[in-house]
Amino acid sequence: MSMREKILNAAETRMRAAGYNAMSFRDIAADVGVKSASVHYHFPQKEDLGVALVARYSEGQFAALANATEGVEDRMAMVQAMIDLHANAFVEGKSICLCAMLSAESVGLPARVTAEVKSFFDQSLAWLREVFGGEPDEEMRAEAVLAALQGGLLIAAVSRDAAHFDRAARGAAELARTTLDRTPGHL
Amino acid sequence: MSMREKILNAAETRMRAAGYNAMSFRDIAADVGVKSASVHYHFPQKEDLGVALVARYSEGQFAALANATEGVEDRMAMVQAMIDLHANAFVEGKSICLCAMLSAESVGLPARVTAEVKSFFDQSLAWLREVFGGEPDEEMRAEAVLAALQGGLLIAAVSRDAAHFDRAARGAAELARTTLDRTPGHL
DNA sequence: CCTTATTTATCTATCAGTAGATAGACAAAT
DNA sequence: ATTTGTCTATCTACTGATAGATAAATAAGG
Repeated sequence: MSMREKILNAAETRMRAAGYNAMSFRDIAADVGVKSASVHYHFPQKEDLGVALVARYSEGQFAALANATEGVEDRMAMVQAMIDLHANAFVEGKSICLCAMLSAESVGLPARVTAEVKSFFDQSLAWLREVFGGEPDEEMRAEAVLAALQGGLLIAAVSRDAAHFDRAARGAAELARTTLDRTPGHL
Repeated sequence: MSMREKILNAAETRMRAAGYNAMSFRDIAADVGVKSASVHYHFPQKEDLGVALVARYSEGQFAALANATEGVEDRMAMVQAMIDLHANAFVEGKSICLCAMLSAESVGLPARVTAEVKSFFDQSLAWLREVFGGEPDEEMRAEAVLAALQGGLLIAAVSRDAAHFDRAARGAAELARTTLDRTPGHL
């Protein structure tokens, strides 16, 4: 694994646990076994590291989503894939979605980082809207499902209890189900 | 207004905008026109300020909720009061719920602060569960509604667009409505 | 093949700025 | 006389960032 990847891995762990401001070049350097100046060599500014990290995270999430829904026709199964992706965020990293973390801090974050985070949510919403059939009225259901998953992660994180996420996710799934039962579905 | 209140007001604004770590005694001191040592006089440790702030915030929110639902019988109107409370958080402070912010940062926060935040969510969930009738099966709907509101605030904040929250809130309201239509209701 | 030049990746050392926190002086109010 | 509230001054620790040295790898030219 390249040093760049090692740095990004360490940065993701720290950033998802404690946030952008609580993550320092020295911490990351210690994690991967180099000096902070070496981290600056790969990512001149902290902003560069932030942008690269969100970009990699976003690509990874949508790649995983595409992989999990390949050949899947059932729309409810597709929603469940999105739910599982978020559930995985909690059990794997024992923490919230990177983009939820950065959204909370978004005031005071470099503009390029904020833009990347916003793009992640835009893509997530677009994906859900398409599953829901694309009718304008379904927009609010896509938004509520995504918000419930992100909010569920947040409450689970502070409660140190994944059951909070599971309940929020089941509620979101129910909202999706009533939506999908009602609409024709063009997939 | 007492200096203590002034400090708490400034701290709330800064903390909700940028988070616990990005808020400093010097910033708050400058906001209220004193020196940082004077802030330490009222709140010896940063942790003390954090705990007091969340406690005051929590009391204020539930007082507002009680006030808005006084004499209200319709359960859907009660849910709407909870929604409005969260909507207000965005338009007033142009930012997310204080407890959502602190949840994100919860790893690395003083334990007393985390406990106070957790308590806020526990109370919010208890309040929603009671509106939903208290059946164990309704637990997930209470959780989904709260999570959707918190997550909606988060996405609206990073997008700088309250419409994201409004859509999530309407989706949450729909989930609540289907729930309340189905259950008997003992209020 | 050998030598020279360049690039890559790391180091040490340091900078100015800011963090939370404390000690002690001072004035005003009780 | 004591308490309350604020000040100045200072401490240690840590932040992001930069400069300059160094070693190893790679490329170029003869």
